[in-house]
Amino acid sequence: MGRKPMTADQRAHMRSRILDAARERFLEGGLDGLSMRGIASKVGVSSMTLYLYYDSRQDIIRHIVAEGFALLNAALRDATKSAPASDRIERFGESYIKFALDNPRYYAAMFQYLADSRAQGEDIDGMLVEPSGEALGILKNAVTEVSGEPGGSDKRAATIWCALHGLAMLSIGGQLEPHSIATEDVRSLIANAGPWL
Amino acid sequence: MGRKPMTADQRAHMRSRILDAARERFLEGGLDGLSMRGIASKVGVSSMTLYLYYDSRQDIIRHIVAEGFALLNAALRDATKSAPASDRIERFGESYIKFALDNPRYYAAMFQYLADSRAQGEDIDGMLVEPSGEALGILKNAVTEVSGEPGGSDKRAATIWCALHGLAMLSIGGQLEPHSIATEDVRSLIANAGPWL
DNA sequence: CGTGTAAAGCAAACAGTGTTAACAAAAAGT
DNA sequence: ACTTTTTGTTAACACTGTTTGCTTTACACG
Repeated sequence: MGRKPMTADQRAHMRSRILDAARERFLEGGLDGLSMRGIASKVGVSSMTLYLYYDSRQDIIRHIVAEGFALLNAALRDATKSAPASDRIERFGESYIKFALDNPRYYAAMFQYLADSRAQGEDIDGMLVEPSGEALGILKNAVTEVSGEPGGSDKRAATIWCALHGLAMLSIGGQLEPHSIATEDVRSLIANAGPWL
Repeated sequence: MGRKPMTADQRAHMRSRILDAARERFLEGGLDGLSMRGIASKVGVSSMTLYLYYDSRQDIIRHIVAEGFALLNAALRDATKSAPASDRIERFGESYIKFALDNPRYYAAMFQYLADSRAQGEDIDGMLVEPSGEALGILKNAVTEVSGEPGGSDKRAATIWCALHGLAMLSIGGQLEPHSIATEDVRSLIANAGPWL
């Protein structure tokens, strides 16, 4: 007895409509400009309806962040899979920087979310633990393939990641000289990054 | 005619009392936990009184960020001034990472403020343009002294800064393996960082 | 064919935010 | 004593995320 719940498809459709609206607002105004009432008005429903499909604003942000990691990982996989092993690290670096510069809002939100979660004592989000580790995994594989022995790969991969992340963040923040980053710059970075972890 | 304004000292004293309270709340809860009413209650005054001494919440945050840059710059100057030229870059790197790990709230807020300002179209804050550039200036000097010719120093300094910033941010965010960063790790980073900008 | 029941959606309200506007108190000069 | 200017406050506005309670809808069963 009682009203039949929506089908899984109906529910999934509404969830994606909400996430689409949220993404749109997010890409325009960043996380700060992402309000429940703003999302709801774009979907054309009441703000409380959002809570029937997502737990909270933080939950919506989590899905956007996960989407960002998925996009980054897809780009990295695509850039490295069809390349000779010797070029794979450089392709990774170029693709990584390109994603950060093409999607600054995504990139900033992804790492700000992880940092904030950690700052508030929560351990890393279960939904994100795998996506956030995949990029580094791809890099580790590339490093292992080119260096041969799998021993010191982790340290070298972490080193390269640090340099790429710093370059990405400082570029997004406008702290670096406004010379656009060229392909060979990233190549030189990869060539000179040494393991230290 | 009319009531005499406060002396400059009285006014400066109240401003520093407010900034002290703001810093205390900031170090406990980060920028998110920094509210005007919270600051006011810690000072023992109405929240509107804060607006007699600071333009807005953003203005208070700006002063805290400037304070963070001042602390970082002081640490970097202190670490490099009394060192032989050959060690100056490494001392810089160690001191930079130590500051970021000892003051994660400060470090994160400093660069988040710069990135957010830029994301909202405002050019860089006049009050911060000098402090935020000083650290890089110190590094450039150190690089110039050790390399001799002042030509390629800027590129190498920018490279080192990227690597240090990435290491700092990923460490703060908990994305790196929980091995604490050792002195020789930073040393190795410096030794291997090549110019690419 | 009603009728009870459970789900979907929403308006109102709550507690919080930064900030504006209007007002009270206090201290100086005429 | 009165006026004027500065300091501080209280009340209010326009937001925010979220909780509570209500209304509507649609199914299932007697």
